[in-house]
Amino acid sequence: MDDNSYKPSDFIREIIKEDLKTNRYGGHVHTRFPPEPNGYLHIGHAKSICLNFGIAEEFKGLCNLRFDDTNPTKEEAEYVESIKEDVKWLGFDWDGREFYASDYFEQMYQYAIQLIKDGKAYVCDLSSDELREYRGTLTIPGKESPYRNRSVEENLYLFERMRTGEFEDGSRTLRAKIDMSSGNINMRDPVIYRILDTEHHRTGNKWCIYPMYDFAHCISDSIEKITHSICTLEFEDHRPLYDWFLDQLNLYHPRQIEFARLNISHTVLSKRKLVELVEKGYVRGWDDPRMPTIAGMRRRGYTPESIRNFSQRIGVAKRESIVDVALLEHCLREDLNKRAPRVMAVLRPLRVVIENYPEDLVEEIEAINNPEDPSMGTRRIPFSKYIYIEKEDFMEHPPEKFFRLAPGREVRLRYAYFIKCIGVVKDEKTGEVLELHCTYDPATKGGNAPDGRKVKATLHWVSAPHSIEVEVHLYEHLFTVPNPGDYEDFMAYINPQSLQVLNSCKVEPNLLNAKSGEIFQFERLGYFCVDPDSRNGKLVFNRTATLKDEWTNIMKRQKKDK
RNA sequence: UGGGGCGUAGACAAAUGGCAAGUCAGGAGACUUUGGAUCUCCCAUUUAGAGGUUCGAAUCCUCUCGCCCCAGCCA
Repeated sequence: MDDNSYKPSDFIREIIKEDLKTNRYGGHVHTRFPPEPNGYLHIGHAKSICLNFGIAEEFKGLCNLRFDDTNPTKEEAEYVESIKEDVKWLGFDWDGREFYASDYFEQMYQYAIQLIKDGKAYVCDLSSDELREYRGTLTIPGKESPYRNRSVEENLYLFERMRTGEFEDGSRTLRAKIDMSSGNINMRDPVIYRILDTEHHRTGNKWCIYPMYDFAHCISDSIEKITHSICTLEFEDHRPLYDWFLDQLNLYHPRQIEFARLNISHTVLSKRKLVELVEKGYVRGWDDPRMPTIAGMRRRGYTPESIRNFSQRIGVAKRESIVDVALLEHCLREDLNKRAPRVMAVLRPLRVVIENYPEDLVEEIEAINNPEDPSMGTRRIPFSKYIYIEKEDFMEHPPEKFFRLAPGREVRLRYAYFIKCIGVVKDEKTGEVLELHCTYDPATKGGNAPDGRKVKATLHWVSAPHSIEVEVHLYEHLFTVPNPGDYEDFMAYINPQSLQVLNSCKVEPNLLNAKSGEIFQFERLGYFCVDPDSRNGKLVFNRTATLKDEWTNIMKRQKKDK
């Protein structure tokens, strides 16, 4: 799928290879991606998706998409659709194996009855507060429920009545009878069914009791004949329970393997924090291009390939870590560099009059669409006496190492001519540079001087009368600190500059019919994609990523030295 | 302080008793009609620490230290 030769190797793949060698699962590999449909997918989920689907592909196995929909108070059908869209967009295909934990509710109910019959589960009348008290603490063992030793008959009768809706929400639970003194709190007679008289997005009002995760997940895996059930580290403590249910029920037994979830610098990935960003209006929604959600990244201009490549390069391990967002951006640039057509755009226009260029002449200049890929061809760009260049490409008093335009200095206009600055028009009061006067050398057409003289800089430009005015959204990291998740008041570290809207940017006329989602490289500036909010007559571009830029590094260093 | 995990460079991450990979970031240079891309070089005498076993230890043993997770009728 990805055309790089990097072969992932990690402890999970090692385990699978070993299981294949020992024929533990009959030579099959079958994974699953099990999202709860209660929110939008983010880059952390992408890691899991790439892991599960990727492993299935590599080992010629299968990966199911299974919605873990056991809590109707939190889940909605809307999320199911967005999750499917995101997984598909990332380039993975569950090939019709779209399952739901709720598909197995009846079967789970029967397994619960079996547990009761075997004396391994009981109906408990403790309230949630009492349950908490009886559970004990990290250092103090729990106490056994007074209902723990009800007869099988009574348990069966009561559980039946829980199902038929005779009891109030929360008034009773079905609990596994394990060990109240276990050091692992999950084993202290965990709840396996709770009463929740709530409509479910798929089963409607058929049920008023719903299984808990620990019970539902292992059984779902077992029913689907999953071989390797890959989940995140916080479920490590649950593995003994996972194993216990399947052992007691004597069911086909997949192997649960835990890995460290993804963290990325300068952003947050926890559901709670992401919700807060949206609800408090710090971003414009779940698909705001600053969000680390799949939808946000898609709108920002990320490609599925770049995300998949990133997932591969960060590896899989049990050590908790924060991946530098620069690695993600690197993967993005690497992909976009190969595929994005180049185009010229000026974000902060500075008008330039070319004094010795004929007033009415318009030349069509040929430009290469992508130097990385000659098959993408060339295009023509109009050139005239009046052009715009980038404000920051001119300095009246240039510091050392600033190679661009300055009074008396000659530079190249990309694909066009050498120009020399001969005059600066400034606002008398503010001193702001309003306009530049230059001359051009007709002999340098195309960008080379026949006499062999060199210039130190090449500037991008657009012809003023032919340019299109567009809006551009510049994005920076959402947070100013690398690890906002470490702070309870993480909102205090939001980057006030994370969005900057520029309204009078000028782009070359070839962009007139650019379509939503199309990605371009604005030469020397970065990658930009057309936002879906673009309207006729007003294109909106999102800056997907900046280009790496030696000059900004130089400035940063100088700042630091001071 | 009960239970479960994890400590390799600024950030990821390999190495499975035999010369501490690779990537990102950073630095130096070459090249360049994008200060982009590309190319070259540099960036861990040492694997949280201390002991021990061994011809040989990131890897095995012992102890110590640090970090993360668990007390939802959430997943």
